[in-house]
Order: sequence, then structure tokens, then C-alpha cells
Amino acid sequence: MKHIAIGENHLYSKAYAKGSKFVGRYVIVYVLKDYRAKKLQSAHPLGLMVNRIGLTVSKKIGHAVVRNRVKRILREGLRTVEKEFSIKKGYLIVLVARPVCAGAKTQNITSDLQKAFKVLNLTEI
RNA sequence: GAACUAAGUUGGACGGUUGCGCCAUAUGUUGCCGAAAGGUAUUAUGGUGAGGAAAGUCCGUGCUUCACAGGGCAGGAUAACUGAUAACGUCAGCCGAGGGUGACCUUAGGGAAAGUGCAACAGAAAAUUACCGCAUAGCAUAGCUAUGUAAGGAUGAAAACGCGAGGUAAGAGCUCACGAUAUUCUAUGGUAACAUAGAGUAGGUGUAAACCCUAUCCGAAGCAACACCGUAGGAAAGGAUUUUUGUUUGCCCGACAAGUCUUAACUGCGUCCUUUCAGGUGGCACGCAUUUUGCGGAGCUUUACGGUGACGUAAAGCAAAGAUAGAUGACCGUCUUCAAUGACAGAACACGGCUUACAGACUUAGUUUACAA
RNA sequence: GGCCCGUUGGUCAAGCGGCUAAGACGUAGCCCUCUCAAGGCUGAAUCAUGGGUUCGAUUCCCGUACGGGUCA
Repeated sequence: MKHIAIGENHLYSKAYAKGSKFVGRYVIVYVLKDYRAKKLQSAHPLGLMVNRIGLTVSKKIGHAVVRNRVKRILREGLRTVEKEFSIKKGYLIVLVARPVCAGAKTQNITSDLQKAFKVLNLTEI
């Protein structure tokens, strides 16, 4: 499953301001209903609802190599979580990495994300 | 064995499962997004996918746009000599100076006798100087004045070459011997800087990473450059206001008959104000032409030759990162290893250098010293 | 990615190569007062960092670190 990245800065600030939020040990997750989801669905070739994903990895966490690694790990964590549970579509999801992420492992982050999605009621039964 | 010096290499390998970017081929859809230009898709196969510094952005180039008759001023950069190079502030060799017992290392290393400035404090004086001194003469006497002098004292980072003899009223490179320095000429060696020897001359402090002078070089800005396409009037945030629809009583306020109302919050639309933001493609990944293949690119590797060396010439072979919220991941196994989970670290138009960061391992050449033989 | 600028007590900062480095606010101590305030006196600086030039560097030159600005 490919992810569409959030490009616009205002969407991030909207998510921070209005989205529901879960604070984990490694990641902070913001979720907001995507009012453009229908448009994106029609744009999608298979007509699927898609979540838009934003990754925030600030310069505090480390230099470029570390930041890239954190982004990859976050993506990998999302993938594994999506395999295990089917997640509701049509949302903006922003993942903010905390400074602990620099030395984190994939398992830590996946477990964090699982908790987050359960708490935020994004998992479909 | 110990302590070092210089130069260089490497920066894990293989396999499995599961994912990502780009390219090619086949398949597949004429749909969706957008004002338009334009963008985008499924699956399969194959190929390919981050470093020695990709970093800092300190130099030099290509490339692009603007400017440009020619010359000058201003401004900036560089500074022994000879070479290498597309070019350089880089590199090589070599000379001088300094450091180290040594291998070797460091060195912005033109001009202070073109001019200007500065040299705190101390000291008489910081560049045509005289406080104490040392002499001579006069006054007439605990000394003072004038002249000469710069050996000695004292100050300082720095005080007019060192030392001995002659010389003198006292002294002084004033003269001489020996020595040091600067500079000119000659000879020898070297392409040259320069070195060595001889002869002459000089004693005019330091500072040019102070202004400056001399010689040489430099038009300016940068891929967010620039070229082409498109030209709607957009997007977001905050505030105000009007009207209206719906949702929720979890929190807050009020009312009562206690589950309803009012209010509030959230949300959508319209209008006004303020602020912020601004489209796409190429450039851009080896290129061009093409049937093979050829040509081009300061491209890479190996070999041969030339050169002390930087490097050059020739031949053969190899060529494929090219993203744009930004691809190389994750999880395992085996092997080498003290250790690889664990060094520094992520291409963004490209190249040549410099600088800085760097775990561990390895190679080559060499020095000093101790012990043993 | 490119191009620029800065760094001086806790904060804002001045500083013509010659220091014991101005000043303001704050702060610590002391004095004054019955007490507080105001006032007075005193203290606290690796001049970001490593080299170089110079007799001497906060100042001049080079490198590094950190911070900031800017581009369409």
C-alpha cells in the first residue's frame, strides 16, 4: 500500500490544532478527518480511500542520516500495522518522532503505533 | 621490545523473506486531479540504485543569464624559484628561514633606502637622542655654566654590530686584526631561486596578517541560475458580521415540573478586513547522430613508455543513482573478525582541489634508544 | 542547494593593537534605616574555540563550532 504524503504546511498545523492525539513513548500520532478524501478517492485508479501520511522529524533528533533512518522506521512500522489490522481510510495521519527515536527499534515503534490506533478508534473490526 | 616519523589501502561478504525510487519491455485504463499547461495509474519480467569524505562552502573551472567600442580609476585576490594543470590561493621538485638527537616537520617567504602612521608603561631618548657618567674650559667652589663624547650604568620586547689592540683631553668602526650581518661586483656550480670563494662598500630599529608601493590576475550573479508552456484569479490562517441547517449534552452558565428549553461548543455556506503562500515541464544523469558503429566529454580502471616527481602520451577494457516532503528500508541466517546492533556520516547541475570528522584492521619505507648476540 | 552576517558577566550591549575590558538592568555581600524602598560601596568575564602575524591581539589573518538572515 502506497502512502500519499502531506505536502501543505497548513494541513500539519490543522492536524496539530484540531486532530485527536495520542502520545506514545516514541511517537506522537495526530489523526484528523480528511475532507478531501472523496476527491482523492475519485483520483485513485482503483477507487480506494486513502490515508494521507505526514512525517515530522525535526532537526533536534539528529543529523541527516539519523533523520532518514527514523523516517524509514516509521514507514516500516505503519506497513506492519496495516498488515495486521485493517485501518479506517480517509484520514490525515501525522506522525511526530520524539528524540528517543534516534536509537529505537522497529518493534518498539510498531507496538507504539498499534496502541495509538486502538486508542484513536481507527482499527476496523 | 619500546618510543616515534612518513605514505597508502580498507570502511564487511554471501543468502532468504518482505518493501521503496528510477529506467526498459510487455500488459492495461480513456477514467480522475487541475483555470490551463500538465500530471497520474494495474500487474509481470529484467536492469540499476548513496561516500571517502556525499559534509564545510574555503578556492578554481565548465554551464546559464545579464552587461560589454577602447582605456583608466576604484575594489578584490595572490606574492622566493622552476615546473604540472583546463584553471587555482591546489600539487610536485627545489632554495631560504625556523624546530627536532633523528626519520622528518612547519613556513601568506616581494618592498621599511618612495612616502605617511604607530611603538602603551618604563626610560634621557623609540629615531639625527644625552639622565647619571667621562673629559676640557670658565666662574670661584659641598657646586654651577658652556663645549666635546657615547666606553660604562639604568629602562624596555627592542637602544646604533661583537671582541681585543691602537688611538685620545675623554671617547667613539676613528683606525687595525679576527668574527657576524646587509648589499654590489667577479669566479665556479645550478634552467633559476640560491650556494661556495674572493674583492669592494655600508652601519639608515621594528611593524606592510597598519595605510601603502611594485608585479601578476580578476566584468557581475548564480541551477531557488536560466529556457519553454500556461494565464485562472486561487489556497490557507485569524478576526468581524448576517442568515440558516444539523449534531452533542462529555464540560461550562441559567431556568424549571428533571428532561426539556435557553445558552454554549462544533460544523457548513455567504460578505468584509488583515496576514501569509503561489502553477507545470525541461535544465538532470553519460550526450549526439545512427543499421553496425562513430564522434564528443579536463570520465574511470589496467598495462606500457617518458619524467626525480606532480603529470603526460599510447593501447585495451569499463560505463547506466538522478529523487523533488525527497527513494537504498525492515526482519533473519551463514562466514571472516576482538568486534560488524555499535567510526564519521546521506547525492540534489557536474568536475579539480583544500579544510574538517573518522571505530577497527592492514601494508610499505624509515628513525631513535635499550637489551641480547 | 546557493549567497550573506554575527558570537564580549545572567540579559542588553560599548570598546582607534597598549587594561585592572566602559555602561545599563538584574544578581550576591556590606553600609545606611526601627523596617522596607530609594541611595552608597564592593564582587562576579577562559572576550565562542584552535592556530598564526606582532614586543604585545577582544581588536588583524586563517581554520573550526554554534546561532541568525536571505532567495521564487
